[in-house]
Amino acid sequence: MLRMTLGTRSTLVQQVISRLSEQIAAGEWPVGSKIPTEPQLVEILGVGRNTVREAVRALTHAGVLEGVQGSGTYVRSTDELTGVVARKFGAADVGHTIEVRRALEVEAARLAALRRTPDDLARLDAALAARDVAWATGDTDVFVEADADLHVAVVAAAHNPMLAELYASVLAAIKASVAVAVGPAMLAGTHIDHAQIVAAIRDGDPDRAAREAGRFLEAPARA
Amino acid sequence: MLRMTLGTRSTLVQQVISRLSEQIAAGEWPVGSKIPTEPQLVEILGVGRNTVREAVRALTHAGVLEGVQGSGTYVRSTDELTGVVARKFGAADVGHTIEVRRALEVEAARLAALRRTPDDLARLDAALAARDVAWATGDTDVFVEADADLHVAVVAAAHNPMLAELYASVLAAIKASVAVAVGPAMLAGTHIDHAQIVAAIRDGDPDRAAREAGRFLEAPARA
DNA sequence: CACCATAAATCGTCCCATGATTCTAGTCTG
DNA sequence: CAGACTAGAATCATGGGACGATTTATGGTG
Repeated sequence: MLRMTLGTRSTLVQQVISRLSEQIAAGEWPVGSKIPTEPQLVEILGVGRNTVREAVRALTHAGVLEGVQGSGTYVRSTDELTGVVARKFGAADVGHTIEVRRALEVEAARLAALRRTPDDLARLDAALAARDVAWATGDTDVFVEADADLHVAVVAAAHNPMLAELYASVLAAIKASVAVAVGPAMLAGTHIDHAQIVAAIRDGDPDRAAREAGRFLEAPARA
Repeated sequence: MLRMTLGTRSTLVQQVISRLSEQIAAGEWPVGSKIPTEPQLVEILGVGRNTVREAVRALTHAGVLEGVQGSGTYVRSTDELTGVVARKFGAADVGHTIEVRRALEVEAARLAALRRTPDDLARLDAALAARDVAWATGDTDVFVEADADLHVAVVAAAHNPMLAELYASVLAAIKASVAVAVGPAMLAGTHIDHAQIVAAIRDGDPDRAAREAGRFLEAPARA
């Protein structure tokens, strides 16, 4: 009796978790919105309140949902990776996290040079221009945001959803960790270089794109 | 009343999750072992059964625990990253996952060249020798295992715990996905090259180490 | 209109009961 | 005595009800 795990997703709670996850992934419950109350979910799903609560609790721990006593349960994120990465990397050395980011971004730049479409190039040019404008304003918060947008655009041009999600999660963890400190540190002489990585991606030169991407984040230290 | 989140970890369930996670992380409940029964946890932790169940369910969804009806609850993994990555990457294109692995491994090789200790080099030599022995046996399963050990040793020499954990999780996801197919594909002419990456790490040449590491996984395709 | 007290809504915790599944121990049979 | 079968215990899965804590809505009062 080997009983495949297809017919019955084994436990009821797992089925409820799947249904809730689908609703969230499909965008029917957007980030920040309030999901139905527990009694409503009990009626909608046709299961007991304990089952609903265990499913909601599982997604809460995963960083997807967030319960507020007296108010309701809200959608916090669409994917579980961000929450787990934040917990893992939040308690760790920021330098190590930045090295992980560097790893992902360098490979993403290489892939982007091979796979970028005309649309990708248009988005990269737009992000680059927006970054220049943000630079001119002198507002570090605005600039950091625009800078992040450009980096995300580079990773998106790699056309690898897994890589993009991981990168976004790591970037979020870094933002949460240092927030302010990262801004000034990157404002030094890194302004001009960013045009060159876009150029390398446009030229379809993976090695040069990877080299340029690696230059953004200071060369790793020996310790 | 801004009520910092330190004094009370907000909800009871979260506190229970933390305590269970600590027990597991500390190795007091090893992987594969059975944790106390629900009534026992109720008494040990001094909380209600629903609270225990919600905490256990959260860790079950995270891939840390696994409940077996009629038998008990068992430890499945020590970290939550593996489970989440497996769920995310398991449903995705294996090629994309391999690209993520490549990203992590290339940067790890670069860092290893900068930070490797004598102990690291000893372990790398041992893993390289073990891989040669496994190659000689002709048993693909044994060889794939020894090959993975060498790659893990390279990543470990980078001395970046976050990078190492992520790499291990991605590697596990790849193993679970393809299992057999990966073996034959890598057996071609990649046998000799592995000595060169260890040599590059020993010489402390980060660029060469990165280049050699990138060579293991076939150059990414345009599509 | 502003402020405050009360009530309602909602999640958090606890307890009890029952079903489904697995493990254990004893018993029976050959 | 060995093996298999059965009855019971142990354990997790699910459902239901109750009460507390917190937030939100409501309405009254100056």
